Amino acid sequence: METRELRYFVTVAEELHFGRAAQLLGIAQPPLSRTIAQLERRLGVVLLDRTSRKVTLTEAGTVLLAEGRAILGALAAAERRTRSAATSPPSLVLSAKAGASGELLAKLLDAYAAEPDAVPVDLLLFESQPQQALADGQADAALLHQPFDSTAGLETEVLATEGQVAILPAAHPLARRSRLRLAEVSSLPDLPLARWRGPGGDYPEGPGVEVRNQTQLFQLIALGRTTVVLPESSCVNLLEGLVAVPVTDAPAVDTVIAWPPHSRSRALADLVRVATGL
Amino acid sequence: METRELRYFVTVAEELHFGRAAQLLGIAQPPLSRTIAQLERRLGVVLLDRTSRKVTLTEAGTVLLAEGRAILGALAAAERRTRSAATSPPSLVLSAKAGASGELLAKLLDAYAAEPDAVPVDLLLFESQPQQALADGQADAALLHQPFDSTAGLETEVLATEGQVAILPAAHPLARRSRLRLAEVSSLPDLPLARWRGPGGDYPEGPGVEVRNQTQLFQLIALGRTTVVLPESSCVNLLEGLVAVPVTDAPAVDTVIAWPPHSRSRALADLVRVATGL
DNA sequence: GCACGGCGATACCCGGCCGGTATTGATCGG
DNA sequence: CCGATCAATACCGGCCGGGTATCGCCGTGC
Repeated sequence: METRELRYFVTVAEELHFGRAAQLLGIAQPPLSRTIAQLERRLGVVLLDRTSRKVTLTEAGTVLLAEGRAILGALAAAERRTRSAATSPPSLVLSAKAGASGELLAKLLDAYAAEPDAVPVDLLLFESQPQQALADGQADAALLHQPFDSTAGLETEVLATEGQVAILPAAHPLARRSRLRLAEVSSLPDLPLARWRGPGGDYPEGPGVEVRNQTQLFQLIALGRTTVVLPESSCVNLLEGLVAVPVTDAPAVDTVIAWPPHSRSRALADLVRVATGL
Repeated sequence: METRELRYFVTVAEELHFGRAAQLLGIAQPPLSRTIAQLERRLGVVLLDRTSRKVTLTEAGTVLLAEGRAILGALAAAERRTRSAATSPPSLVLSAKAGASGELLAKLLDAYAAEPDAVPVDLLLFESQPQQALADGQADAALLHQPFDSTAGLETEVLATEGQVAILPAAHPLARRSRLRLAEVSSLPDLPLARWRGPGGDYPEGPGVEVRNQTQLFQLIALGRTTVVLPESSCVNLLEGLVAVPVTDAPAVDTVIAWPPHSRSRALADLVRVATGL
């Protein structure tokens, strides 16, 4: 299976439309049709059911789409890592969520910088999905929060475990409680839980406002429009008018350091060692 | 980066010899040289230092070799999984080490077979490295032993934890002890620890006999030629003349069920759920 | 020290595949 | 029943991947 074939197939499978896919790929439609047909012939498998009006994925096509996306990501990552291994003096890129794990991150960077063979560490802060930067080779390591972030295909070490708290407007009746249960916060008709953007950039269905970042979120909570359940450490500096109440039965959140397998540079190994020793 | 280029590069990087690599690839040497040169030009990176007498990997080449191996494995796995998704009725292939986790395996298979939507489960038993079968798509899940087997790039759930025991000939002085420390068994001049075959099919350096499988190993121990430290469950039916003594400070061994990321079939999810519930 | 041999690079040619344009054929909507 | 839409087919041209022949470099052995 050639990369070109895979790239073509993934594009068609995502668009479910040969014409648009060809346009995205910058080629004409006939060679695209032909390449997909050739791929199917070589695999001995039908990947797409096409009528002249609609294209749908077969079972096998669904499998290849998922695998193919991962492989294309891995290819991009391999190129990037190869290039950076050749050109720059060694350095590390650490990916994390903006606003999360602040203190841990600071301690980690300080402790690592004190290492004898420390290399410069660049930070890459995302609103969400910091593990994407690992998959496509932009970053060498990431701080993730289990079970929120997917660690599929990564090696991980747990750095810290913490409980979760509900963030409520100070005026809300529940804000005076010393602890809450998940069922109590998740079913407030006046304060529906906020909805975060999912992996595809879309929001899950349901009530509650759509939220993009923490600043926006806290403001909306202060305005009494929503509420949220977060790891304790995410709210060290709480806005006035907001209250954090522990949610006793919310799942514990593990902060983990994650890195791609097969990636075993000296610098990364040092960083992981320092992190686990914190 | 095309798969052809990657396949060529990985072969050259493993052989460190253009002529042999070309022969392995079934092409002539000049097109191979040209393709590698073209890959280097496109990446803007020197991958191999070559004199007319010796070929060596650069730093960047080492990175690309590791990444490339993984990607080629993923490609093979994707093909295999795509094909099997199309042809056969759904079934699961479970990979494990022959002779290990016997009881757990039996319980798992029984419990899964009792599931309402259970599909047939095929077993793939290896002497070692059962996770290889996951990497190249031969298996859907594997039973692994941490920290012995590499779970890099896999999703895992811990199923059981157990201590380790030393297997000694009954006649040996240490065999009468009720427990041992790692240092005591690892430095016996008369009974050096056996050496297992490593990932590349080669043996680590050192004294001690080279061992390929458990039958052979137990026989050699009975003959007083070697000894070994193993998880408790690996020796339920011990040969006469052999004694198992707990090694108190040996690291605990986790039996985990592992599966490739992105692989989320209903059947696999059921199997994992059943396994963790055992 | 020189000749030989091994090995990667270069030069050059050929055929197949990749991509383009033009057209067909099938299907759904009005 | 007609037209619009969209994938498949037909056919052509240029590039690229593979082959053979040869060169140039370097280490080895007489």
